[in-house]
Amino acid sequence: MAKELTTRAADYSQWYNDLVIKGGLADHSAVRGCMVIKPYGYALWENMQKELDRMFKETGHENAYFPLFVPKSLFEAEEKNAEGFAKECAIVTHYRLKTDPDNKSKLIVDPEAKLEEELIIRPTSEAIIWNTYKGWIQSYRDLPLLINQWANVVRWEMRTRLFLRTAEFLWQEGHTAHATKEEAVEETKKMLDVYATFVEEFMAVPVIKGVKTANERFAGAEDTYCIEALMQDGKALQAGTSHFLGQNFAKAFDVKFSDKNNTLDYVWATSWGVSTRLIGALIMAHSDDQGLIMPPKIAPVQVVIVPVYKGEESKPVIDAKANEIVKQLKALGVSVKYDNNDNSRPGWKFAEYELKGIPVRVALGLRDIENNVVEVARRDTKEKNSISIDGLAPVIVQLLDDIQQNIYNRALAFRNDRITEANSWDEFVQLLDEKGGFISAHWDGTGETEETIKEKTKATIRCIPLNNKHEDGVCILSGKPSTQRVLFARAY
RNA sequence: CGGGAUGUAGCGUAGCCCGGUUAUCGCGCCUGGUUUGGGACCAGGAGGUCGCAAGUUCGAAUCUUGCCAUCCCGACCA
Repeated sequence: MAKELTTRAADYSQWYNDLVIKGGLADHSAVRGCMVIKPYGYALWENMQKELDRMFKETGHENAYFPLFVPKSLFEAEEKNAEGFAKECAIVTHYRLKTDPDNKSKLIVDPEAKLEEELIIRPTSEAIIWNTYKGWIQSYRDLPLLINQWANVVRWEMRTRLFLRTAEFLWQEGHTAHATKEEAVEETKKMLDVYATFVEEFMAVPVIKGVKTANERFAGAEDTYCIEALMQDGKALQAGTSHFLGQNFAKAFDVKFSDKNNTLDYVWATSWGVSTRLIGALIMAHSDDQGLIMPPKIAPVQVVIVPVYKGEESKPVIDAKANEIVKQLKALGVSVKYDNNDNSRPGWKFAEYELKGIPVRVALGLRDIENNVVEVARRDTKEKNSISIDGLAPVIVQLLDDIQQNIYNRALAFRNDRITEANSWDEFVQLLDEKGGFISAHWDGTGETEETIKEKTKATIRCIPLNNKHEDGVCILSGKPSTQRVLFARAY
């Protein structure tokens, strides 16, 4: 009956899987590498979408929707991008099934129904979108073009993990076109800021903004900016990316505009995205051995009220009082669930809602009503307090705020404690193995050195932090001169 | 995609090596009752293509082969 959770110390990966499945966020499906997002997990995603969507619109973007299928000829137009994704594409080759003549209960692919041109299932939508933009953009008056789409994409991953890396996942992808390079770069950075703000303020996960090295850059981009977060096992996780695409896609898809002087030029592009992977980040940044811990600002349910009955006659009294509290909380915009299901007892509910990470639990029994109080328990610290029913709702609103702050501060302290400088190779390797987290070290700037470090240690350069301080030093591996430190980590 | 492991009711499992009645147990579920401040108790009951498919055999959860899915390690990956 008790849902036993693996502890983080015993097996971190298993702990994560347990939380996702037993916490009711998602399930495995019959399709390799694909998950079913369950209502509780999807409600979380919807709350994330709602805030992000609002932020995109505030920064001038509009939503649109482009097809799932990309004709192969379009897909291959931007060579670097196509090459980067080629190994993980799902491809549609036929458009019809027919009854197997040898077995009437089976269907087979109809060999007569082969497509003239294969369709690629989008691993990302640059190709189909830039092909479309060609028809939308003629003049500088059509710019900037600021479009976002919420969609699913497919990347045929060999090794998958719920939320962190699945063959199909949900995301948003912004695709913008601009008249000048400066404006496109500004857009790239602006959207990175939007992501950082969202992840820090709503998900309560601190991030480091930075730029990727050439090796780690998005295929087809000039620059890839990213936000990097740190998980409790000391591994880094890329939480979002924003790309400055230069004129690469404009040239590949021949998207030109005339400026005020009637001279033709290719437009400048950006693209940026975050995915359901963020849910994985959320889980691994905050949760504990008792279960999930949801940040109040995006929690599917912020408050749960559990009645503690004592005899039949107590039910109507408690229900009435609870419903009063529900009404007051709702009036202040708090999402609240009153669980008066009599099939499970209070203790069971307490454990269940802790597993699900609901930020605040209110327990209410006759004893409390006599004293005009309720028992309020916060998920992040498990602290319990008796609080007066008079003026309870505003107190809970404040508490939700405190919890949001507290889990952010906790994650921030953890993260900051795990950004360590290494000044020698031995120190670097030792830190990676014994402490984990981000290691700030000098690097000679070459792809070869980066590659060698990765081979030796599995650590990659997560990013070159924005506004990085410049200082002279020598590369941790090659000993060659370096002008700044970069952040290394083992990563998801 | 390579190596290893796993798959028996919603969940966790026994049985498998050494083939042989009606597939074990706990939780959950249903009915009734007693209960309710940290995963309640009593009584009765329902629930199974033993992952899927072929093969060996008089007989397969058990042996063989193929396939599917999951987990771990590796390669790969924005």
